[in-house]
Amino acid sequence: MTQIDCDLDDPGCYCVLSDVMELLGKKYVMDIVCVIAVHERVRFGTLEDHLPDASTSTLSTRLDELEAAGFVTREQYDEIPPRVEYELTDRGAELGERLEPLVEWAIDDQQRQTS
Amino acid sequence: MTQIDCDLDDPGCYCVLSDVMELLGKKYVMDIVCVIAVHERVRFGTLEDHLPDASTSTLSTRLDELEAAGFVTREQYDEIPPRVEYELTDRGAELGERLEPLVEWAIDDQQRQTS
DNA sequence: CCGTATCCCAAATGATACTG
DNA sequence: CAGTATCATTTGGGATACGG
Repeated sequence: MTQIDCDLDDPGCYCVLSDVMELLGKKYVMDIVCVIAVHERVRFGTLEDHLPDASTSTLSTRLDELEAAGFVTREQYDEIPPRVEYELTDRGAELGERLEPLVEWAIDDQQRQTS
Repeated sequence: MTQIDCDLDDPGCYCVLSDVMELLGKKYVMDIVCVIAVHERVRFGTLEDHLPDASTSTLSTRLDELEAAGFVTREQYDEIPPRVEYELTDRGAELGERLEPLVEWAIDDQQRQTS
């Protein structure tokens, strides 16, 4: 992807696609970032609890992608039973700041539609 | 979907999925909303120009979904040649307001990573 | 010009079982 | 507990051509 030849304010711009936007467009990604943002540090199982529609494998894939993109860190503790904690990087936190207003609005909006 | 049993600020919340988030997670949806937001009124062909990676059919599908969800209106002028213009509804504009900071950040972030 | 209809393919996701 | 591996399946999405 990586096709940014434009300024959003310029109606003549070409397009607004970017790698980050492409990642965000994948299922659960925005949700995952928000859950981590709220918890600060969170374990794999906790994420699963919060995202019951995501399968184990999908969640794992998403976390890998987020880590590879530099939005999330993974810390492993060699204990028995094993423990892993995910946390946002600084860039991830910046992203989260822009995401939370969106997600909160989406939730409010949906409740307005439903009620 | 529609599984909202939680408050984002409550670490004990269940999950944050919503129909809106599910729609936003589809390819090009966020981009389309932003392009319409910037142009205010925009024709189908113009959208295609701004999103060259999206096929005609996908773009059409997305616009239908956005219209069905109440974020976009479609106005058709019976002229020759035909003209159609898309515009954000009030809800769509609210969404756009939360989307643009995110998209602009994503673009800036990407340029920081690249340079 | 603005799509829809069709067909087809690749990628994405889910379910499950199994391992360190 | 925290995944990975595997397999099946769906869905998304692209290309194209045609209709209003």
